[in-house]
Amino acid sequence: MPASKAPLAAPLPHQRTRRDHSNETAEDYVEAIAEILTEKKECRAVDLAAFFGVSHVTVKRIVSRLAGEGLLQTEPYRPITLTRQGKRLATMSRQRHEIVQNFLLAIGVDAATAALDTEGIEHHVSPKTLARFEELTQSLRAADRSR
Amino acid sequence: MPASKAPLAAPLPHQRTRRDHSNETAEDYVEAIAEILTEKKECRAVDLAAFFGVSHVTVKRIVSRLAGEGLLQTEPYRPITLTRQGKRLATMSRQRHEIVQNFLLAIGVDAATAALDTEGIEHHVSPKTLARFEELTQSLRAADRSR
DNA sequence: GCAGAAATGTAGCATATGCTACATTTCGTG
DNA sequence: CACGAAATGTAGCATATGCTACATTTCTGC
Repeated sequence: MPASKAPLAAPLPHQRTRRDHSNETAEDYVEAIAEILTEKKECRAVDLAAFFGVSHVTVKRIVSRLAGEGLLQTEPYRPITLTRQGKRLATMSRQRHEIVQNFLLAIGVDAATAALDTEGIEHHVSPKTLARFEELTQSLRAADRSR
Repeated sequence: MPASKAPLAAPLPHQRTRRDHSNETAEDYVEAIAEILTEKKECRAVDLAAFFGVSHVTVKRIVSRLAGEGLLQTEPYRPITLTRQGKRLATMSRQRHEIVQNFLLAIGVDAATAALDTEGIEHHVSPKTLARFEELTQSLRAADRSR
């Protein structure tokens, strides 16, 4: 493999992008579970299936995997709970989600589009970029107030 | 299934996010092929393998799929060319890529981070949001010039 | 023109995510 | 409490993406 032949461009970035995909699901799931738990006091596989629009079988398999990764806990025919680690990830994911969404709103994207785009974007925004988003959100709000 | 029970939130957005994943690969590939063709006059599977950091087997399978979708053409042991449709998609992808990247640069993200984040973000930015990115990029550049 | 290198192709395996169909368990209600 | 509905579990299949190992074809340089 041309590892010495100057691969033209970006060989590593894409690798990161691909690798991230596995984490996206984890973040989506713990975030969804946390959200459901704020309104229902119990999170069942059905809830997640409805939330994501997939079958309960798909949810079951992913939940099993995430349980193995220490993010959540389940027992047969029992509801799903987040571990300490899962809660931490959920909180971070939610915060990042909100920062991105508020930023899109601040730059004038309509609410529906902002919500939709945030779903896709949030997992790919690095801490550095996220920091810029926050700063710019503040600036734009300030400018808006003094207008 | 709580289809009548107010599914809490976002059941459809996530579906869209998942569905998009298949298109991402297509966009990444035609964009990469177009870029390679600007510098080498011929795009081989090896080039793509090096570009994405995957094996030539993975490239081969994806290229076959995209050929079946009418985005590109290949014959056994021959280089890869884009169809008219593939070129169109490549151009659109590149434009979107540049808009996103220039926007991140305009808001003060460093070049390396901007390049990396753009890879992940570009496929999830809707036309509406993209339009805002462009506008804001112009505004920020103007503000920068008059500073 | 021919031998070795480079590029492609093929076989077979793995993981992640999606599904339907059917089995089992739990829950709710009469 | 028992029976049906709801929820969960299991089996088996599909697609997309990743790999290694090995076969085949093309290209290159002598």
